[in-house]
Amino acid sequence: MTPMSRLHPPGAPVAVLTTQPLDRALDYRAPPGGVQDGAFVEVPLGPRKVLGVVWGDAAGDWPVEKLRPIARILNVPPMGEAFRDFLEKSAAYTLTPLPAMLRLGLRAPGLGETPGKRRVYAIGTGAPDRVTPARLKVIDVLRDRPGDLFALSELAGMAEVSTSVVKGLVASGAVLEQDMPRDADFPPLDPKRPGKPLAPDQQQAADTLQAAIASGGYGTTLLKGVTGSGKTEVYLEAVAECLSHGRQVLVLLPEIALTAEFLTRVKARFGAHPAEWHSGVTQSERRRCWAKVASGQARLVVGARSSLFLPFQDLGLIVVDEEHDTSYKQEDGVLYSARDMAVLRASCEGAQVVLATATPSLESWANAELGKYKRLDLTSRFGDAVLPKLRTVDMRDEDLPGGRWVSPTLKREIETRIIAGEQSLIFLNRRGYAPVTLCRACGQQVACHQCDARMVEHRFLKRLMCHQCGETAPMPPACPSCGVEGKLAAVGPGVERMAEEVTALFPEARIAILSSDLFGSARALKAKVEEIARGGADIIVGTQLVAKGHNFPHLTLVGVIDADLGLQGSDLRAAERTFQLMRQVSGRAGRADKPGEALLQTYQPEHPVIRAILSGDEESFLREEADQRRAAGVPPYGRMAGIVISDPDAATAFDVGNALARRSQPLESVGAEIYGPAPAPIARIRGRHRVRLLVKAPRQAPIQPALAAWVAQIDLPRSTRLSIDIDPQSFL
DNA sequence: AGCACGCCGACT
DNA sequence: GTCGGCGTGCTC
Repeated sequence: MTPMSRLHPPGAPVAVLTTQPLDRALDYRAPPGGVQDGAFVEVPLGPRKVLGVVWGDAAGDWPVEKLRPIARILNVPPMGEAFRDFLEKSAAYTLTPLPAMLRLGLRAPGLGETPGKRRVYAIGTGAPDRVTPARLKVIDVLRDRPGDLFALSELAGMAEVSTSVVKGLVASGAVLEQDMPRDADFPPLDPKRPGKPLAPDQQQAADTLQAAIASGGYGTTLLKGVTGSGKTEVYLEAVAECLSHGRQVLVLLPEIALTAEFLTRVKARFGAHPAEWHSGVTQSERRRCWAKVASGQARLVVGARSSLFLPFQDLGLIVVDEEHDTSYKQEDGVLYSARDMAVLRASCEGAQVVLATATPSLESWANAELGKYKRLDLTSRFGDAVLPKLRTVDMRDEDLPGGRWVSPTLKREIETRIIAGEQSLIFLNRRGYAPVTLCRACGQQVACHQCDARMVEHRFLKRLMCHQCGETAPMPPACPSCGVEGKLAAVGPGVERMAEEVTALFPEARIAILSSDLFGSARALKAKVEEIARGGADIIVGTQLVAKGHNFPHLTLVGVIDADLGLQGSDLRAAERTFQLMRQVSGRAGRADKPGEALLQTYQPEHPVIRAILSGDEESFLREEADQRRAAGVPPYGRMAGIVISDPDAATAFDVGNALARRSQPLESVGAEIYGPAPAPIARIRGRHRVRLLVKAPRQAPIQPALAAWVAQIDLPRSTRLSIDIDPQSFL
């Protein structure tokens, strides 16, 4: 429990939470003039000075005479009580040490520096006196992101050149060097501007959300609407309401590629761009965003999951768009679900949450059923468009040679669209050329030498890539296992191979590929998407990427190459994910005035999930899924935690796993069961062997303290790492 | 995370 | 004798 914010008199012992990897706060003396709880400070730690936040009274377990004084109070508004409360609760929930949690909230560059003198670099008007390859790289980076301001080392780093190249360009005027005076204010947003006219069901939903915001307290609403039903317009009305109450708003998006379109809509609605926070934002922009959020000047932030840890002064609304999206789960470092943390932060801040989606996650759906969340449904599709007609193509009846994946039925449908001047989308959720590279001489698959994952051939890059660790290697001329040359064969389809097949089938057609690894930047991707949307392609071959909210008005046919992909394996969420993905992808078709159609190629058309997708009866699918999960006692009707133990030595990792399994008492006492140890889904990543245990507990069990007591029984060898994932996404 | 301390092997 | 390798442990 966070104490009330208090002023500590000069010399008083206070606790200071730093971002150092300790497991608790350290005690210091308040500086002359005293210090307030939540103040951002600089403290001496050993020979260094580090950043920290004043965290209430001193623990008192360190001799008072050994306490060192706080060196300096930063010229930043103190961290609010609600935010401190959130950090403590999220640390306890995710079993993360509080300093690691604080580090997420201090990810602003140059926080300790006095504001003012920061040299930034942007595109200039002059032409370089001489054009060299290195100089071109710098210009490319700047052209790619007009209006962005870069720090010198950042710009040089992104262009992969030395800083002297940038300085050379400054001399000729091709690059502009500026001293950023102070962090400039964000332009004001005008919530009074009229929005788009709303349909009756949209208006009703908007009214309900506005009333919730006007109430001034916490609440969560699941806003469900099919693709094209205008969810964004509805929640923008909630944003307007919150802004006019003078409170701050955070809109979370699952994918950076979606921010550009959203920024345009915010500008159209409120007359200016909001603040932006994600990994693609430059350091100087990040600093500005953090500072202006802390001062309360930035009213609306659009961001990725890490923006949940910005120091809002008075947060009134968090929108989680595409709430079902699995990328909201942070899978390395601090493990958290941004959707759940958004709800937690809102409850600490007295804010409203809007979870917007066309295909709710089972967790959110169940919470709405239980009455913990309110639920609003948008039923009418915007304009004249209707949901696409869905049907399966039974692949057992199709006459298809080996190494081909486009069925004759699908081929005929595509032909029809090309003649009509309409677009078709071929969907396959597999990047690269082929998922498996097999040696026909020895039968071995080519695997990553650091991970137990297959190397995937990327023919565009002319390389093999490990989708686990990102390692790439040139295509080997001979089999790495047996050394025989010319026997390596690509097995199975990837998008690149699909594009090849489609090109062979339709040599006259214009074909575009959309896959995340084919675009260097979000802007390059956005340009491609816009070109396609204008009609710049007849056939689009794409991965998951196309499912995420891009609009293609000329698209009338979606062909799903392998609707069975997600159904394989024993992952409990496989059915849910397949359902969501198929729904999202098929929803791409027929957005404008032309009716759409979706064809699902499948070998098991009688599978309950496939039938549920076809029937369009989402509620009965969710109810069915919920019943099965309830019977199995798994989330959201039970609690789970995944424990991964990793070590360079496989036996050491297993020893630790077995020792934990044996000492099960702390978990048994809360009714939890332990499964494993077993090799983790990917048994080796970057040279570390991974062993996993799963813990399953009843819904109400106090699982976090039990887990903490359980792992505390074991002294880990120094080379061993242990991570606990509360509510894991995949539990194979 | 840094950074010092300290305990063993190859040199001036 | 002493320089320096990086395992171990501490920082209020």
